[in-house]
Amino acid sequence: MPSDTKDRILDSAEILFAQNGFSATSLRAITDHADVNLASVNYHFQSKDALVQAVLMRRLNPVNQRRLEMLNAILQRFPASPPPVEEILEAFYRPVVEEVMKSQREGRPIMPLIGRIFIEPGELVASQVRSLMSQVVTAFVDAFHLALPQVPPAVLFWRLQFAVGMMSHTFAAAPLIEGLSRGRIRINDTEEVLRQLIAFAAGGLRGAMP
Amino acid sequence: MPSDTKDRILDSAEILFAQNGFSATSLRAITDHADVNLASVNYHFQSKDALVQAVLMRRLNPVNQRRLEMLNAILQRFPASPPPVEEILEAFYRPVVEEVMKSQREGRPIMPLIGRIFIEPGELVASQVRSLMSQVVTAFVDAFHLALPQVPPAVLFWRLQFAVGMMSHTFAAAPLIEGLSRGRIRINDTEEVLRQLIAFAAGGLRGAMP
DNA sequence: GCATTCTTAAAACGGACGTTTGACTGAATG
DNA sequence: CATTCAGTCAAACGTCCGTTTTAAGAATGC
Repeated sequence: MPSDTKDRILDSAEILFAQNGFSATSLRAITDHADVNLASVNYHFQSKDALVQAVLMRRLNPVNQRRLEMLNAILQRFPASPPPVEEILEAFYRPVVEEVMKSQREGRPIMPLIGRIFIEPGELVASQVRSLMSQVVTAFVDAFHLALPQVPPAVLFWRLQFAVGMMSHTFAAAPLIEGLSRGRIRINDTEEVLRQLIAFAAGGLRGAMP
Repeated sequence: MPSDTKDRILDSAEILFAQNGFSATSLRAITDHADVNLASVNYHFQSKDALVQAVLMRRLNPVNQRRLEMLNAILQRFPASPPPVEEILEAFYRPVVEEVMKSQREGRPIMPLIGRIFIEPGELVASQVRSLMSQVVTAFVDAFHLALPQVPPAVLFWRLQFAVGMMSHTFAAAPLIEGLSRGRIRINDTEEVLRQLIAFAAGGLRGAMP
């Protein structure tokens, strides 16, 4: 447990945002959970909105950086031939899944938070996510174009969004999905989740053109 | 003659819930938009939570009924041979996409609402969705098992959830997606959306076993 | 026509919200 | 030693929240 007030606020805010959403989580609930004074939120961050942005940035920036690193490593290994679709998908999925599962194990269940960021209403979160994701989207659409040159870029863009939605929904609705499955599946094994995601998305990306 | 106050509340609540989410939408915003008295919400419905449930039920019940009708029609046309995956997927997707696009055309943009219901935090919405979806999930997993007998039921369940997430995310993050695509795709054509969804999901369902 | 039920209206309830204030701390600076 | 200054704290600010109350109107049954 960190002793710095700013980090304690970020940690508690992350947990409570994941559990209850952004607008349903009050600053008082956060400061109670973090055991800090209420006014320290507006001292270290300027407002609740800025706190939301800080929570998102702290998680998304390292993940997206890792995604681009893995993607570049793949592209360098295939300088002249189409890179395998499955490897590109792993570069896209693994950094997120590992980050989520790691937090889960550490008692910080941020799974629904990661699942919800694309869907959160309000222009504040949307513009934040847009600026954080545009580089990643461009890089992966380009990579899929190398892997599947016969698929038009517009269709590849559709399919990348579907690949995002698969993961987003799996994390955000994890308790609901596990309940509906009546014990058939569990969403807590990094490699199993990655296998299922990659197998489905690879099939979808290669699917017959509509 | 039943009063139209109740329906006006439902219509306005639906629009504002879709725009701003459930907890960020106040009853005063709803009654102002509907041009009715504030107290009429607690008169016709008992609470805000009950209003949320009523809004969800009014939309989801007809859609899920239509899904099961279309699925049964397909299964009756293939009594002895595996039904085509694409037709099952159309039975799953078309009722939702048509409902959403129809509302969109009528000036009632409920797209983000439909996309967000699986992801909304809080046990109230979750239990509501669970009871509304369990019959549909069971019926479609069974149908996919007929269409793809070589795929284990647990994997089919994973893949049905991925199919849900694709659509969910497409609707909930539609403005974000259209922005990130920089004009490459638009999410307003029923048949185009259905083609893209079905093509990707069919490829994914048929994908190599992980 | 009167009585009863259903529906709307304005106003207020207590509480929770995000934010601001002003006093106070304790270590660092010169 | 006096001063500064980032940080913490309790308290209060005005606003908005979901809900309730009280009363007046509209509809319905006899």
